Amino acid sequence: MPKQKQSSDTSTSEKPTSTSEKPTGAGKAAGGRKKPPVTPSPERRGELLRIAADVFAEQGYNATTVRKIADAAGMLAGSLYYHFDSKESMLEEILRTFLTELWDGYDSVLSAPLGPRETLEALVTESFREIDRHRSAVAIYQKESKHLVTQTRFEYLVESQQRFEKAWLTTLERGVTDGVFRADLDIRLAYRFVRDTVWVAASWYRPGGGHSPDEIARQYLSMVLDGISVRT
Amino acid sequence: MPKQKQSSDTSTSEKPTSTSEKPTGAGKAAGGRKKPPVTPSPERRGELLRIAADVFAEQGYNATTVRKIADAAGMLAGSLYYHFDSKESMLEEILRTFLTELWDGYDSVLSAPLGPRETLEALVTESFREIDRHRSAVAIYQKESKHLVTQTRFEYLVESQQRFEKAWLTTLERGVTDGVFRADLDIRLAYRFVRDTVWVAASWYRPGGGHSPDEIARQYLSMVLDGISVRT
DNA sequence: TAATCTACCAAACACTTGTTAGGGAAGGTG
DNA sequence: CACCTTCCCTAACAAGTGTTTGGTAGATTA
Repeated sequence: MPKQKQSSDTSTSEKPTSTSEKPTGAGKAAGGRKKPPVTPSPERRGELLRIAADVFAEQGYNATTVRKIADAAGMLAGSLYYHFDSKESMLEEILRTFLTELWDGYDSVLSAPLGPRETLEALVTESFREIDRHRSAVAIYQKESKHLVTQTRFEYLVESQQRFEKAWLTTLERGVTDGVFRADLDIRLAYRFVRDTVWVAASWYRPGGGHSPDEIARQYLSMVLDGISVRT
Repeated sequence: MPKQKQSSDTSTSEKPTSTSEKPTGAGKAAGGRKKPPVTPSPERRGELLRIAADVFAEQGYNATTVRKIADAAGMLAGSLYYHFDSKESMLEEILRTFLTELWDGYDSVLSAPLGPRETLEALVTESFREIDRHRSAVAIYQKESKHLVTQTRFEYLVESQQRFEKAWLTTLERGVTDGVFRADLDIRLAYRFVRDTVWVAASWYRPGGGHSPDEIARQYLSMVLDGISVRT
């Protein structure tokens, strides 16, 4: 079955909106970025992004129409374009904001003089705190990142993934070398194991649900480090 | 455009005979189920469902157009409706087939006279085998089930989830009672922990990638049961 | 040979999608 | 007051969506 692709070209899809090209060229000389000639307040932007993130997380990005977002924000679809360039740019800003804050936390952990076990504990705890803070963004990231990484616009997702993997693998390898982590395990499997167990929690975690992020982190660490079976 | 021009005569102005007119007037008084009056072969259906499942898993259900599915199958969009009622019914059949086979395996495990630890091991192993067999369906299930359960058409997903949770919680509780699982852990957290560690593997697992399902199951069980840290 | 069945194509339909353009109300500032 | 800025609305557009309808080539059967 020869699959024949027509001109869909999933990467770098530039809209063929040929006709009217913004002749009001005054203002920002910031490269080719298309930007509205007005200045919406960052506070309102943030508010709308939080609303959009919730809808994206709940319904999925593609299933979310701009009219649904506008509905949740109490306005009409077209009004969103006073604040944002496009639906996709909302998604980008949501994920970028999340990843920026995530790496703020991770970097401070990784630069601290900790042993491998303490580093792992700190990373896991930090992750649950980020889930607590950016639960919608995490849910979106998990569902959509896989097919976003092919687009050049979301290249920073790939970069983040690579840094992420490197940080975790290094920590695990140090632990094996130091004799605090078991040497008989496939280290890449262990990495995916730890990574996934942490982040999928975003799919069921609800803030204010009895367990604090630190409490959940402690329990998860207990299971990951010592297992669920009784020691004999 | 996969247009294989046959381009034969295309006879002009061939009036349809007045004899054969609208065979759709047949019965189907009750029910209201819209069904094609033809009988497509189950083999072809299965083939197309496998193709559709792959596209759904890769691009997401909502981002997948029927034209993409048809493209992957080497036909045109409308032709799919000879085999299926709708795009949604394809999704339903994919998930239902998967869950049916999954519970075939689970039920035979659960009805066996095994201790809690052996039951857990068998369930995990069985799960990885199902991931190996229905990797696309599992990926779809994980991404889409959360917002499908609200539709009455997919009620069986809720039922399956409840059986699933009950089976796992019962096994874990038996283990605690029998003293083979730790009693100091939140059992619902442990359930989600085990559940997630298993099923998220579908997002990265590729058949024929060095590890067999049973091998992955063994490693995962080793981590879940005994942890990744060295026992002191 | 004619009738029938299977599996597809070709072309359209009604609707939804993201996005744009112009306008206007509210509130501050000179 | 006039003027500007901020923020949203009304109303549309073009492309893409799932789906329907009618037709037909090719194999199978009568």
